[in-house]
Amino acid sequence: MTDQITMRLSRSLVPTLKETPAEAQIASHRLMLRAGLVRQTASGIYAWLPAGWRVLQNIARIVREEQDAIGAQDMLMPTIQSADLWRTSGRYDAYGPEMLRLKDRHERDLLYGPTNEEMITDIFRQSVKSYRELPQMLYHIQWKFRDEVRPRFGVMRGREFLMKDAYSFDLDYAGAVISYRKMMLAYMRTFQRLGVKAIPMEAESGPIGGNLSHEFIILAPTGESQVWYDAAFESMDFSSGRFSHESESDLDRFFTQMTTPYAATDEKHDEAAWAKVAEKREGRGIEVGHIFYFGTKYSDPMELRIAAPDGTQVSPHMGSYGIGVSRLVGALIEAFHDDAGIKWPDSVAPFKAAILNLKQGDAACNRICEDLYAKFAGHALYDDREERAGVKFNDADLMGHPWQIIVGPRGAAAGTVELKRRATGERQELSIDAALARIG
RNA sequence: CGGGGCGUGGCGCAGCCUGGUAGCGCGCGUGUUUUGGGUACACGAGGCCGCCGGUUCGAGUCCGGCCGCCCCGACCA
Repeated sequence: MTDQITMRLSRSLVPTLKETPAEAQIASHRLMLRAGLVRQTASGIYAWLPAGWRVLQNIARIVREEQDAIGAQDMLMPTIQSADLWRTSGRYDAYGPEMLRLKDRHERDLLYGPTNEEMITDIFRQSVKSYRELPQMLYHIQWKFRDEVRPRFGVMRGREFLMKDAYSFDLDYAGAVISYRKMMLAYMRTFQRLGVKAIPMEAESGPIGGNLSHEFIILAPTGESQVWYDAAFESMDFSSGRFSHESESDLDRFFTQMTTPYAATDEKHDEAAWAKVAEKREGRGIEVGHIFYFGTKYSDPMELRIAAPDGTQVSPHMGSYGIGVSRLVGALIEAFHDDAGIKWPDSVAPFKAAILNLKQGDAACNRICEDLYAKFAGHALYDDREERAGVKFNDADLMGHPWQIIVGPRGAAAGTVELKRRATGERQELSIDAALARIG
């Protein structure tokens, strides 16, 4: 997404910190601050610096591609909404202090949207009139605001956050179930591409009932809640092709596979059912997504009516599907880090590789680094600072680039570089071409 | 929202109890040094001590109010 931009560290705003700012408690928050990804501008509100912004965009790109793949339509709704719209569903009064309420110069009530069900329902009803136009799924990736009483954990529980919200419209319950399953498939593919193990766990479905509400939990040792699950989840593969979102029987097979093995957070944990699980796994988890079917909760009161095949007017069955995009940045770091810093999965890393020039000014080192830098065309960060080798090693480990290409005078003379894989710590001495080939 | 705590150069902190010329480490600048895991030395720049008011000859320090931020809990994507 940011392919054209190249970066030389000496002239980049990537302010790494040797010491941890006092406010940061958990690992991801500390590391995001130390690696120069974000800066807090107010309680629970963050500015995304260049490297952090690249990560956020990488995650958003993958989310978007998988939403598109199941036929959801990308759009963008505003952050500021009118209170009147929310009065039509009754939620303006129901929502409570988490909703940030504003007034414009004419004293009209506005709000900074915490979610968009009312808005999408309103937009949809203005132009969709017939069952022939269903089903449809729409989504957007937008900043939202919830005035949390107590923001914490950095970006994982901020007040302003980037969220993917999708909404489905179907003629009836049976159709809504298909949309729901498609979305679950898209989610599993999304998390797989992000490099994490995510498990759908049944969640409170509210007054609607049924089993159509799932939370997606990423496994991370420092997660916020305790989770119990069947080891069967560990070997599942959702690469496209294994299940078609266009085949009802595939979706059925997929949904059964996802929801049959045991998986629960502490809220829904059932000791009796757990006792029957053959291969038990326990761990900590972070919720990064939530999908649910809510029927006609909005279409009814907001009078979204559609002509059914028999000519009657019916309220479409809806569902909504969220992924916490900015929260995922923190969650991924919780899942992938060590004492030295972040260990980005390849798919979301701000840069594929860092080029470490261990002897700035040395003719051979400079030449090799410049050459590599040009060849990466935007995918590598070149540490061209006048710093000691140790500083560069430490910062590279901190920032978590999947690969480090270490260029020092020793190897330069022989035409070799050292390639380090951040995730495993494995290093090897290679020719420049071999190193490039290895990184791909 | 209940409970606790903190605001002092960019970052981490001391100083406040017991008022008297604002300090330390890191970072930053210059020079020398070092040259494959945060090198060493020297010199230097940088602070309305969160804000407003009060007490006092004198306030970073004492008193009052306000603002901001963090932690535990309840709550939450």
